[in-house]
Amino acid sequence: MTKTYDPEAIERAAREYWDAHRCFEVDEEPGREKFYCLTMFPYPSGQLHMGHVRVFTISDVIARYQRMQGRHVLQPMGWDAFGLPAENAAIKHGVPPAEWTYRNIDYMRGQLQRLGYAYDWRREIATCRPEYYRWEQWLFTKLFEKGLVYRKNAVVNWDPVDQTVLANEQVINGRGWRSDALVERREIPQWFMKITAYADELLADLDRLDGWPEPVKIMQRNWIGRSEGVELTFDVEGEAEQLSVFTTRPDTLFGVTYMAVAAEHPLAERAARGNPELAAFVEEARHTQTAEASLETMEKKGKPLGIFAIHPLTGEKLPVWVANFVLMSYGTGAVMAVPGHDQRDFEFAQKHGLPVKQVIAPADGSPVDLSQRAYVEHGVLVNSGPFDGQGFEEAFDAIAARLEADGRGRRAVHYRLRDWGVSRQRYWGTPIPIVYCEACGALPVPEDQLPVVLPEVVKFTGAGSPLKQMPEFYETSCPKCGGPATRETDTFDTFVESSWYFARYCSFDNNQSMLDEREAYWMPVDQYTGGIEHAILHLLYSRFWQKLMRDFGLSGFDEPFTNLLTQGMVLKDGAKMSKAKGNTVDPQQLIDRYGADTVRLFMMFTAPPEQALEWSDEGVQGAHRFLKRFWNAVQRFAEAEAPPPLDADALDEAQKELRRKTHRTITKVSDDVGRRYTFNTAVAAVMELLNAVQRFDDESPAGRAVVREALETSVLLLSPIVPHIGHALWQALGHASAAVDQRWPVADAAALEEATIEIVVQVNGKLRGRIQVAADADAAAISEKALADDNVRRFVADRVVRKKIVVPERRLVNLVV
RNA sequence: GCCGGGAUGGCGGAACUGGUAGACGCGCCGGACUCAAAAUCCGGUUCUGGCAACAGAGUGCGAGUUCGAUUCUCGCUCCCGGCACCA
Repeated sequence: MTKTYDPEAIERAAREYWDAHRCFEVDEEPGREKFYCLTMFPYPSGQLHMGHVRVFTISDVIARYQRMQGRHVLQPMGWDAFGLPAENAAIKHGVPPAEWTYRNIDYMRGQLQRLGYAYDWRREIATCRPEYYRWEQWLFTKLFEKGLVYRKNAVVNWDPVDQTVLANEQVINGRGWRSDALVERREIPQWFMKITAYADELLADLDRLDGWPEPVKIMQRNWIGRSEGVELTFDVEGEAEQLSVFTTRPDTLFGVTYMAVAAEHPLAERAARGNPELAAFVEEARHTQTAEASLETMEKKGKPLGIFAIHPLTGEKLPVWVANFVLMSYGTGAVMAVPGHDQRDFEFAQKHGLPVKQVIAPADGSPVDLSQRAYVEHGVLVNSGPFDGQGFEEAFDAIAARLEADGRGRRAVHYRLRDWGVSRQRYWGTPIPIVYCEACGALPVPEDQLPVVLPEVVKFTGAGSPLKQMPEFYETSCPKCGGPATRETDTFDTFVESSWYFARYCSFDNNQSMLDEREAYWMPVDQYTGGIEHAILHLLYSRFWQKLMRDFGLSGFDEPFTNLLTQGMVLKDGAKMSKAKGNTVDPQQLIDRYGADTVRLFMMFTAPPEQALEWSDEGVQGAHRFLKRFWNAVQRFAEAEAPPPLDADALDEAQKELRRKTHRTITKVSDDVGRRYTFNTAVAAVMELLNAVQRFDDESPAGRAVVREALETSVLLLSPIVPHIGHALWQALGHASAAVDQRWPVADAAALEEATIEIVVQVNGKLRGRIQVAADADAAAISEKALADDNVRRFVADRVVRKKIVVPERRLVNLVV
């Protein structure tokens, strides 16, 4: 009787083998080629979701494949453990965030182990542990000393009812998600990291990241947004204050017809005093949201301040408006408006009856219609006094030089990238290691007083951070003068923890320093895999921290991730699967019912990794059915007497054909898994091979020897994807050594040779026939045979063959008649 | 709004460098086994016409380049991701 496929039992046995032999615990072996395989670590939300299973499986397949290639593979796992959901759970269920988080980690670790991932669990880290976050506190204090962090005011979403700062996610249609109160914009002092100091390098090094997807590099380039332009100042009539603006189009300077400032701009605030209508507008503008998407899509509104700026070159009077789409915190809080040549300025001018002035004309002299839209192309200057007739470059230089000579401006490079605000007014995060002293100001916590430990036992109400109610936390003494001082109660943005964890895995147990020489062995990460949603922020911050760590002598590498694979979302009913949307499918139920291998196989087979994966419950059974067939085929083979060794020279045609299929499959799967990362087509290829084996009816010793080769090959090729069944079947085929320690199969070139090939024949690009020719047939022989084909002759008939296109390597002939 | 991506049978997807559209799987239909069902196995399955051989149409929409376009170019539509405090 054939043993039935029992995933529960065989998966347990395989795990026990890997654990007992410490297969995935790796230490540095200088001189041996390493492969650091990493996924973006999970937030411990409670249970694994399908997105986790997908990304971890992709990475595990790559890690196991690389191991079979003979490389020394490190694959660690950890927890991005700080974050908002823990606070929400605390509010909802009254469980302290720490307790909730540790409980989730314990549960999810069990789930990961059940899925059979090849992790070195000794290296597990959780970012909420002081042993971890102490090092980012330490580096932050070093950055402080170097002037790479600073404090300034920045805007937050303020919920006036809950008296708390809201994340953008918690603002629904301009209202607080719990209070439903109208959210206000409020400026508070916050800590910033000077990522803009690295803007040029972050931009330039993208060109060297050959292993990154092009779209990700383009998005990062656009995000950094380097632009060359001119900074200039406008005098304001009757005011001491000047308006500073930046423009990338100094060539349009003569087309400025008005200025716009933010609601918080001092000019607007002053004008609003004693003008109730203006005051109301300024107040209303305070309620716009902080998210850029809302700013860009909201109705553009404005009011004239009754103040006039003076054009720096013409002396014209330009009305100054307050506008809701200009933000005080980005740039200078003021913009010059050129409605003739900027579409947003144009729309605003049309709405408010402001003049539109043409100062650029097409170089070919064709007319411009400024009644419908702005003309935004480069061109030749008109209506621009001494600069008329100049092109973009020439005018840019000349106007910049003129402003510079007048002391009214200078050329400048600006970035869209803004410094990284790392302060969060939340409890469940890394305490920012700063002390405030009345006499000495803001000071970093001295190294010997680190870490600043976050108290884990707290009363959590949801109204503000509990740290603000804990004098035992915030009361301290000044490290400089020894007088009374208070600690910063804000915590770091959780992106800080995830910006360097990849390096810490290498030095996970060092309590003397952040990183050590082991980092030099393992870093950089050879393969990093994670969701496409992290294409900009997480990946950019990580690149930034890598450069910081390099500049502080902690690392020798410029970039953290050599190759990047961005995995698509798991969608359900067209939307991202998430708890918030309530459309999750629990992987645990599928694991319990079908086993880890079925879930892994289904995930890899259903879609290529970079594509969004639309979930469907059907198909899981198909994956399970395939594993059962696979299992039964190998078991049936193993029960019969073992065939003699394969003699490749003594095979009949059918045996040669199956053997050719086996070796073609090796070629195909090696390319799919090793280069293309298209695991779906790799699985399909092995399925085809198994279909061929099942159709192959030959019980002779030579036939069985060919089947054995096909089955052993299938087991090895699939073992990175379904490692448990791979482990069991490799044993069943009579091997004493474990599948996990086997080398990846190599195709035999001799087995791939074939005598004849099929050529498709087209007439005028349409398929009309197929012919068999010798593999080494020349073009003349091929076209002669093509013209002899019955169906081809029908379509050629008595017409003249004008052109014969013979493409032997594509196995195609096209006859143009 | 801006940046990036996507759209192929009833469904997930394949076609990698411009060269056979629909591999592989799901579902469905038919058959075998069974008292019966499940499971399993065999066959069929883009649409239209045809007993068939085969023919015509067909890769979101509209143009274009080419002997030949799912693939390249231009212009659209819809969907997804990101937009700096979700992670």
